[in-house]
Amino acid sequence: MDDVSNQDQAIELLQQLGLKEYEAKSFVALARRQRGTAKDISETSEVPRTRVYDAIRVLESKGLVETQHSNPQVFRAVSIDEAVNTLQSEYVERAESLRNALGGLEPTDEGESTETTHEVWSISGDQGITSRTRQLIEGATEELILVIGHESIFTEQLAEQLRSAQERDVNVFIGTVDEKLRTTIQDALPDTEVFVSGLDWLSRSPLPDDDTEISRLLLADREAILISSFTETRADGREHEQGVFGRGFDNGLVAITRRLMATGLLSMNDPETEET
Amino acid sequence: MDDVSNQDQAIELLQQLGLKEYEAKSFVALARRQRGTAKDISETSEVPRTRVYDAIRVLESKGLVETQHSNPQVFRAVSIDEAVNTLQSEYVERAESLRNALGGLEPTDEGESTETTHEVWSISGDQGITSRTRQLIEGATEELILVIGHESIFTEQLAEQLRSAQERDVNVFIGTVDEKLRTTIQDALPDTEVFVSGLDWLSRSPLPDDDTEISRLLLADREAILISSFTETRADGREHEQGVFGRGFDNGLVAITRRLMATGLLSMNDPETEET
DNA sequence: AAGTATTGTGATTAAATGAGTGAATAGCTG
DNA sequence: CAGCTATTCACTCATTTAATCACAATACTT
Repeated sequence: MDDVSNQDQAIELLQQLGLKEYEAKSFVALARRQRGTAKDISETSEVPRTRVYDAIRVLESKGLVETQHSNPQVFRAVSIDEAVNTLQSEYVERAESLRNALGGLEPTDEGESTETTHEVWSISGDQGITSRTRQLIEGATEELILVIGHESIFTEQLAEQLRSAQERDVNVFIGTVDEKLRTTIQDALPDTEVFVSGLDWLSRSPLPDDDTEISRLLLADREAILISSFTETRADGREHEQGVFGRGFDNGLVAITRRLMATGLLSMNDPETEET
Repeated sequence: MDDVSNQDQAIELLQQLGLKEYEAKSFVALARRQRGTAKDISETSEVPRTRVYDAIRVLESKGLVETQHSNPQVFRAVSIDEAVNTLQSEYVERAESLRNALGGLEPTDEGESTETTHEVWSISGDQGITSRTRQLIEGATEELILVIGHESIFTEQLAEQLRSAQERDVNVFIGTVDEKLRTTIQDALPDTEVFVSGLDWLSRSPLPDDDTEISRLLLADREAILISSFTETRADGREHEQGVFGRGFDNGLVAITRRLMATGLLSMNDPETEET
């Protein structure tokens, strides 16, 4: 974790938090040298000197920088904690206002009614998928079957949710792709049945050019499922999690998954039937 | 609080939270009708139909919307709480990363040393000023004299900070511009001496074209001060709080303020000397 | 005191991003 | 297959942001 990458990361994060490039660079430059003139900042930040003044003014109005009106002017960054708290509370406040504004919206009466079965929704992004997973776990009343295809999926939060489901008398079964992961999870959830899924194609795709990796597979009360996978195929190289989510006992996708899951469970209890 | 304004506000807030205009409008449209096609969204949101798809894709990747890949596609917004939490946690996470990145910066060794007295810093914006006020109050060991020029300044948080200072045996004096405000504050802080400042020019400027209003005036341990004011003069009409902050017993600004404050206090205890 | 370097402000240009529009493609319905 | 709708893609226009320049104001040097 060298300093250069830290600096660049800080600049990037500041921009994501709403600052412009010059503002972010100026702030980082100032943050690491306590105080400085426009010239100083310009030199350590690559920001044109003549633009430092604008940037600082914005930073000042956001409460991140203080100015000494001498000649030359001297600028100073507030402490890191203060800066982060300021930025953070700004967003938390906005989020709170948003909650109110959205809550106060009167719904349009149109388009409410559609049959609630046979639906398949696609979601993407780790956030949304994790959130939907939680919802399904919390909503389950009888049974949860969860297959975890990658260790990164199994977080402490997830374990917590599963424990809480068990306390509501939901039967929880957890499948994994290999023995190593199985042990890890069994340790975290001693009261749960954790098995290595008999479904070989889960871990290694039978297709040649398939760099998709199953990341989770959840069946809740045998009537709602969620399947998600990682794909490498992205322009920027980063992995992206995509998923589908289906509900309804007679939903085709749910039905198929139910079968597959049952097979995976069976094969574990009764190896002879593996090729069913 | 009618619906239209709520909707506009929600759109604006979503944009401030990083969404583009189309994304914000599409989301709000979806949020109020539970589910809908691109056409539906376009109609209730003023977003060109052909661009709804882009917007939704972004929303989906942020975990705010789910897609049903039928024809036509049907989109659905996640619950309001879920959406807000998702957005909020996104920013909280970023802020946390920022804290690490900034904390890991190695300081440049230049420009550290300057004399620590005689300094006057200017700050602007409610946030920064409130934050600096808090710092001064928390750092005081002996005495705090605070004059409050506008009721909006006196928040529960501020009262809390003052109470906590008193528990550390700091002498707290609070001045106000009129009797009404005095009563309010006295009620909130029964153990504090709250007086109406004898300084007339605080409440109404002796100058003609002066629409500046003193908002707070703080003297901490007689060696650090903070003065802030509201100015109406802004292009967009909104009020803006500006302030100065000085430290050092021999700092000229601090010295003058110390005198003024003492006068204000004196005149209260001893009305005869009011015109000193 | 005059000349030179430095500092701050404003105007101007160039590049990037986002909003808005229409054409082309794909898919469905009868 | 014809005619419709839904979807994607590419392009223009407007706005925003980055970058450069010219100049006025201020300090510093000799």
